[in-house]
Amino acid sequence: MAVLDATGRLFATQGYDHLTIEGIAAEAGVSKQTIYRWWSSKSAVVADALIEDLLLPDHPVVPDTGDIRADLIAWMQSLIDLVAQPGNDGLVRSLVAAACENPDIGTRLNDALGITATVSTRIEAAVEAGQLPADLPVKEFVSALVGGFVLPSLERTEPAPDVAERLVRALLH
Amino acid sequence: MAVLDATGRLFATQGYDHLTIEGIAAEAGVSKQTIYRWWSSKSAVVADALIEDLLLPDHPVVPDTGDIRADLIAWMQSLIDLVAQPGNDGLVRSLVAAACENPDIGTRLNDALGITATVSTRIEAAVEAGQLPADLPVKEFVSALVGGFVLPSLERTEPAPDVAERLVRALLH
Amino acid sequence: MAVLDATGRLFATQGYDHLTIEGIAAEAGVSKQTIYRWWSSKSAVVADALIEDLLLPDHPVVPDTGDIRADLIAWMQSLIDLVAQPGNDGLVRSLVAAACENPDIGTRLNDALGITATVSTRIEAAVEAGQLPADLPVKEFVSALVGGFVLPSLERTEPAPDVAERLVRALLH
Amino acid sequence: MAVLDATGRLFATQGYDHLTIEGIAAEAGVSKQTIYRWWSSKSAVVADALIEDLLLPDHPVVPDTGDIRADLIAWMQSLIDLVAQPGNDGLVRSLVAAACENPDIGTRLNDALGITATVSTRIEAAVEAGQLPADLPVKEFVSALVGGFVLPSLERTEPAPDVAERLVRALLH
DNA sequence: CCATAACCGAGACGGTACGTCTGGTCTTCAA
DNA sequence: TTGAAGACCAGACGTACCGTCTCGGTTATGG
Repeated sequence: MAVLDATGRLFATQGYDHLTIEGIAAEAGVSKQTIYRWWSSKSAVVADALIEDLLLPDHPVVPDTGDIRADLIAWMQSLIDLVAQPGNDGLVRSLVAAACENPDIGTRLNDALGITATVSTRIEAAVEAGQLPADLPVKEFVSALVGGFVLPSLERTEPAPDVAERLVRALLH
Repeated sequence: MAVLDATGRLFATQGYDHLTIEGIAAEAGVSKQTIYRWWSSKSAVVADALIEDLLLPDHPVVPDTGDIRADLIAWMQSLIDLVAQPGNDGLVRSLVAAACENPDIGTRLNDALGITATVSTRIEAAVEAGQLPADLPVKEFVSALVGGFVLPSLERTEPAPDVAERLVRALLH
Repeated sequence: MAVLDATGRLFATQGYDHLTIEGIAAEAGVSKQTIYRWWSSKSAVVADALIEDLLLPDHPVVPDTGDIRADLIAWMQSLIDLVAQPGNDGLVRSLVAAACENPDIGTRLNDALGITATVSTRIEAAVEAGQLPADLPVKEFVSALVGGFVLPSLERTEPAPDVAERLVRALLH
Repeated sequence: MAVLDATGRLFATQGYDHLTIEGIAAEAGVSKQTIYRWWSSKSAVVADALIEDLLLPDHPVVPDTGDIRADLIAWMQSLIDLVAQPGNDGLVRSLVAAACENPDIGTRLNDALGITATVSTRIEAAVEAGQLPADLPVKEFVSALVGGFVLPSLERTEPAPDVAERLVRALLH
């Protein structure tokens, strides 16, 4: 759909708050009414664009070297590098802002950051391999890991160079 | 200041997105210009109200029984109970939304949730007491703990009854 | 045609300005396209409904007592009484508004008010009977008579009780 | 007021139906809200513009040669010439359409066409001079005269060259 | 002790975007 | 082949707030 494409394009350049229905309609060459016919609100459009994977650049994959700690650090570092690239600085904040407005986006936020497909499975593998405790609550572990990455990014402070390593060490001590 | 009081009142009832400068001005019995004279934007007003502790009900204190794990679970549970109360359901989301807009709010978000004053010190105490590893990155640990609480709340799903215990276990395994 | 029936029904209840093609289509149980296939615009539909005599209640007939003055007064009075009935108050205004948009309606407005069929012939008869001057411009006379009735009705003022008599006297002095 | 000026300008070029609040606002260099603050609808703006005499070019004056019939014919002819000028063709229709929507405009329509100030007084003078019957209902006479001019103009037919003379003759026979 | 400034409330202003409504065109599909 | 259904682009509607900008009317201070 041209609407979702346009949404993705504008989301990348302007961020979530400056996204407007009228802007999307103009960018997509579509009338406002067409958008309102199919979506109930700005956040619903964004949620669909998120599902179609049009909002984010390619998300990094968790490597699998056998060393779960090193793998997580590497993955987290590539996440940090990704949002550190110019043009991506407001990306996480925009996503979180969208999630605050729309439960669907919240639900998909984890998926959108590529977690289910990559991190959870890697961690479950590590649990089965005996590298992590057998009773580790994986879902909560992942929430904490991602939350530990997202929360500080709301402060817009330059992250310390070793923050990936420190964050993983905070969780795997 | 009447403005900050009004902001706190409206924030509680309407959430951050439905907060308007005009609404605050009317609620406070003040003219818009007066608000713009002292604050640069809606988010700046909210940031100040946050500092003055007018946005949140009393935050729970971390108990100190000597058992860091039990203490954290108890604290996390009381946090969960707090936002589960009727009228408080959008509170965390509103705060996060505000933080997305304003770096100051982001910076103070941790403080606002009472963390520095209570959790960090408790954890540092546990580190010194040898209950936690000496090289634990406390800041990142706290981020992960709070992030693990905040992130799922964006999904608006009823939290599992034992989520506090599971979250702490994910971090202290 | 169900369309013209529906138009007549809606015209009576809502007046011309609040008439919409979509409303007519819905009322007639017909699709918009069907209307546009057969008529070029809203005013064309109304023009046809006017021709089919579906817009107006029965128009009064000019009596023929031999006294042209008394006949015109009686006829004018019955016209006034007609539009004074509840539900008919906006009728003349609606017709005039439609005539402003569509020349066809303008052309038929005179006919619609029953003039050609009744007044003109009655007046011509009076001319031939010597009751009115032989060189009386009948068409203009009728325009003035009807115009003298229509124009004041745009003001929505309660007409004076003897306005019929006065108007005829203004023309036949 | 810039709004009324702009209204007059657009009314002349586009006619009443194509007048839009947004168009007026843009033409006047004013925000829509400013218009809505002071007027309740498009027709209210037009009514005010009409009062301020911004909608119509200069209206002709009734000459006073002593011969009431010749004077009325001359005046009526100049009215006809006025609306026959290019650019003025929809003027009467637009005014009538506006009057259909708004009682105020209807009330002022007579004044707007310059009648009170010119025709009525001239006719009253003629009555006093004995040129017209003493009991002539002046108001109705003027309505019929103007109505006889307005009604045919809704048909958009080229008026006959001697229509002024014929119309006056229809009234003064 | 009063002039003068700082600050206030009120609210109009030019704007942007909202979400709705209707106009007129176009395509699909069942009868 | 018609017509009901309804999606589509376009654009005006009237509303809500934005952030800026006068306006007078208090305080309240300091020359």
